[in-house]
Amino acid sequence: MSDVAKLANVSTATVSRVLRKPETVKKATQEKVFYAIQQLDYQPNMLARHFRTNKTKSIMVVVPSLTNLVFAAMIDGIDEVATAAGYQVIFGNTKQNTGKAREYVAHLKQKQVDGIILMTVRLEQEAWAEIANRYPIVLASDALVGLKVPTVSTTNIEGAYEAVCHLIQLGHKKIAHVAGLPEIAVSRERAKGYRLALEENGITFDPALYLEGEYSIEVGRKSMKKLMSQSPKPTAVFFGNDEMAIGGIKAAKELGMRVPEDVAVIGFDDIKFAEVMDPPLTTVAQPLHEMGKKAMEILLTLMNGQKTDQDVYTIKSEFKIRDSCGAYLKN
Amino acid sequence: MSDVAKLANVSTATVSRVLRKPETVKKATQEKVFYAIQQLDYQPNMLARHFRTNKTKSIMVVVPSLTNLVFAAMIDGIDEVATAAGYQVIFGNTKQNTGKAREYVAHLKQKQVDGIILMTVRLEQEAWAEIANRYPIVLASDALVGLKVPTVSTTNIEGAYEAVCHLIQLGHKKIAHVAGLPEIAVSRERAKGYRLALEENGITFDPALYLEGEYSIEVGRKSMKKLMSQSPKPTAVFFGNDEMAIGGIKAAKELGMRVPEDVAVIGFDDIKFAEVMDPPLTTVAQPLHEMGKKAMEILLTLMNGQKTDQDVYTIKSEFKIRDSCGAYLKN
DNA sequence: TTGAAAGCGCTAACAA
DNA sequence: TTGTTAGCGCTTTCAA
Repeated sequence: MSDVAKLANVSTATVSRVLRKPETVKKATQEKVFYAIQQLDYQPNMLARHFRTNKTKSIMVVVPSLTNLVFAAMIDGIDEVATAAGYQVIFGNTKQNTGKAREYVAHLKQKQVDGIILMTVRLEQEAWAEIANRYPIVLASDALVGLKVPTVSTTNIEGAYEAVCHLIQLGHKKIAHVAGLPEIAVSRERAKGYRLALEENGITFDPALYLEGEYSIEVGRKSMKKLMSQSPKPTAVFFGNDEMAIGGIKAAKELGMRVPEDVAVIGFDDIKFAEVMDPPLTTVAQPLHEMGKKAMEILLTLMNGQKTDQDVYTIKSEFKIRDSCGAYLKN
Repeated sequence: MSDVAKLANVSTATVSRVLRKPETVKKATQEKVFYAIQQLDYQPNMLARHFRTNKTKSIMVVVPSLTNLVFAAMIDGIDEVATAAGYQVIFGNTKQNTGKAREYVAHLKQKQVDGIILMTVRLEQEAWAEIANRYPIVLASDALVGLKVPTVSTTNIEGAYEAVCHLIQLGHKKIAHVAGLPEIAVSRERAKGYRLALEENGITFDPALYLEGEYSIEVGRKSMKKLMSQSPKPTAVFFGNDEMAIGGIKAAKELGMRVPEDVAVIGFDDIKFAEVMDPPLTTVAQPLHEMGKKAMEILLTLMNGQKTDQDVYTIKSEFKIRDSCGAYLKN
């Protein structure tokens, strides 16, 4: 930088100004400086800038897994807004490890990132609330019920409710639900929507038709087999997410059952493979990209020192009827 | 830090030493310092450290898309090694935009990251080679043929060759290939393996059975429809990746064709949805996680100032025969 | 084994 | 509109 200043016959302060607040510098001086910058192929040392300004212009996204299309789609939305605002996105992969997430908060304290978007919470809710009080934090997807942490989520309860009501309208009485792990708020909400739908339609909840497990193809597969080995068997299964549902359909076929004729299936998420499944998967679509964008927008206002006007931002899910639920069979 | 020093009755230099090279400090002093750190809940300012040491302990991964399971799996491997070595992983999403990638190199020059792993190259090969000469860069997945840039890849040619030979052994003569975009080295290599297999088996290459397009479900779908609207139709299609193959199977079904009876299909990658497809997709499995790990390991040696002993590290692909190719029909 | 002190490259308050 | 100057928090050399 001092080389540039020397070559342009100005002070380093002026070079800095040209770079950061060009409007405060005379046009002619600007040109001299830019010329010198070009001549020397000068690259500002960002580390010095970050150190000096005590900001890094980067945020961290904490995810439980990278190979999950739901998080990937959300990160895509985050990245879009972050890039536009000049922020870098850094990864924090918890790999289902609760302690890891707290470790990442250290980055915040150590000034390595200006803010954090959490896509998973798990336990220790109060600790998070306290941290959110001191640093810019936004929750996406998962939620901290009742605590004042800005959160972006979709209509999990309503979405699940709508899906299960749809099955009931199609004549199903024995509807199973394979829920995600109860530590995850999203799992609890979808299960709540499921129970609500049963209740409002006068169907009593049957614990034998309610399973829990990790959101994965494998768990969906095993759950379907378990359900079908019982008696009475369900005639429809609402899975907590699409991966599970895809595993469930696979299992049904392995058992020689037809979907939706022998068992109707509905998922949640609408990942890109849902539509190309055979049968195409009926599912509750999460507006993942939008949710990611919104989360980043909120984080930006937070990092800007402003308060958010709400704590929970909910973006509507959309119920997508395809073939796996059997709606098109009846026609 | 000076607070810690004061409380522990030592100099800031000693505090720094305790943190960075504890073996150079007397045990008793160490304890005093640790006690003070704990008392004050001191968090070292990483920005200052980075500035001072001129290193950030972070690397950037440049990907063309986040919602692609292939890259996600590779990043997972990268992250594993990076985390173990104390490095952060930062994202660079090019979104198919060639210029974007070069922009990310500025981060390297500006000291924002210590190294870069590129998962996509596209054109301007010489420029990259030159940059790789000055900074730690590793290519993963894609390749710069003939240039001295450390690269991790899989056996694309051999894998494709094996897949197509398999189809030939099953009796197919009219085998189509839907290749990825030719700008991508991986696409060219797989296409090369395809042509090699035809050639060695005395089948003349038919341009009508060779299509190109983006690696996506939609392109796979359209390509299959295009191929089936021609005459003569292929009896087997080797797709450049799994997403395309999944789209292709979908299209075949939409056309009322059976897979593999009416048309055999093979993909490339072995993403997690390949196995649960109906029929399960025969594919060439890329050791993505391993490739990611290897790429990061190489980058670590590069950032360590050492030279690499080879330029290209190839990790073997594995041909996975499932149902979509029809091998199990013949039995 | 420890302390004193310089300085990394930049920004911003203040002065001119 | 521009220059002077102090200093961000840390590491590291040199001296004790």
